[in-house]
Amino acid sequence: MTSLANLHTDLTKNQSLVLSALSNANGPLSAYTILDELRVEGFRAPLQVYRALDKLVEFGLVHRLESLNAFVACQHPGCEGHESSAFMICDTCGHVEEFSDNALTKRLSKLATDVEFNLQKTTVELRGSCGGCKTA
Amino acid sequence: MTSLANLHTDLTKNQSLVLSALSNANGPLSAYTILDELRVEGFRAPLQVYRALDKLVEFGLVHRLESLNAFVACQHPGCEGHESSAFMICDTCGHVEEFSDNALTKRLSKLATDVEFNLQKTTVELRGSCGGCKTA
DNA sequence: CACAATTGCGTAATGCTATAACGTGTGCAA
DNA sequence: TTGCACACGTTATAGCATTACGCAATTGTG
Repeated sequence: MTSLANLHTDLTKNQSLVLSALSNANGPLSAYTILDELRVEGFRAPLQVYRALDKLVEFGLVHRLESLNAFVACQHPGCEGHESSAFMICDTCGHVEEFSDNALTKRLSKLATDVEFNLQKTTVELRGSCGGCKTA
Repeated sequence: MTSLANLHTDLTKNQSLVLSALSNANGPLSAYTILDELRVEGFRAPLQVYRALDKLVEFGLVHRLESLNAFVACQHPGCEGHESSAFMICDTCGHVEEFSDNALTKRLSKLATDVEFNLQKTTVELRGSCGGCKTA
């Protein structure tokens, strides 16, 4: 039985490469952007990226941003609660800030159980502009 | 100046057709599914659907489900708070339930303002299985 | 050891989702 | 009547994701 959090260990080569690409990026990357960056490493097809991403998401090391069709490295790897992470996405500078809020998680959980909804995964993505980007 | 809620009035023909397709459906539809359904009405290209969808979303009559790349008719048209709607999506039966919760909206708003994030739009999508679908 | 089962990988092809770019027609207001 | 805004139609293209096939390495088991 493997532990919940497979840390940096026991990643395959492709998985490590994809995770590195995401970790080194300032913001979210699309699968095809990752592919282009890893062509120098020998990547040739989208599936090489998608397969690695699937695993990394499963391990909780990477999150998918649904509203962007893109991926980010988890900003607090090794922590719990990957099912409850949420994101603020700045539409001006592209910065993505991952956050986790207990009250929010609890509220969503209660809303679900109140209607007997068996909650598996939550997607919370806030779009707007961040403090550094004063939109006129 | 047009009112916030353009009800069923003053929709163009294409917009009406797309809205009807969504309203008659039991669940969310992809843009291409809508296109196929409306070929009989003379639709020929994706852009006809996407342009109508853009407007309908702008009017608050239709919502986009980011985690599904699909669209649903608003389940309480004419109401306020289209910026704060949220969804429970049953992965078993495909049913989508739209809901709105004041505490949730307030919490998200507070989380944003606390970090000087200028919130424009929120995406909240809960995935799981609904009461009617007892997953083993 | 031999075997089956699992897992990751590589490649090619395909399918689904969304937009760019161009031009037309209509209604309205300066 | 001129200019503008807007909806529309069409073609082409861009961007995102999966299906299908086969091979190689690993592991657990009888």
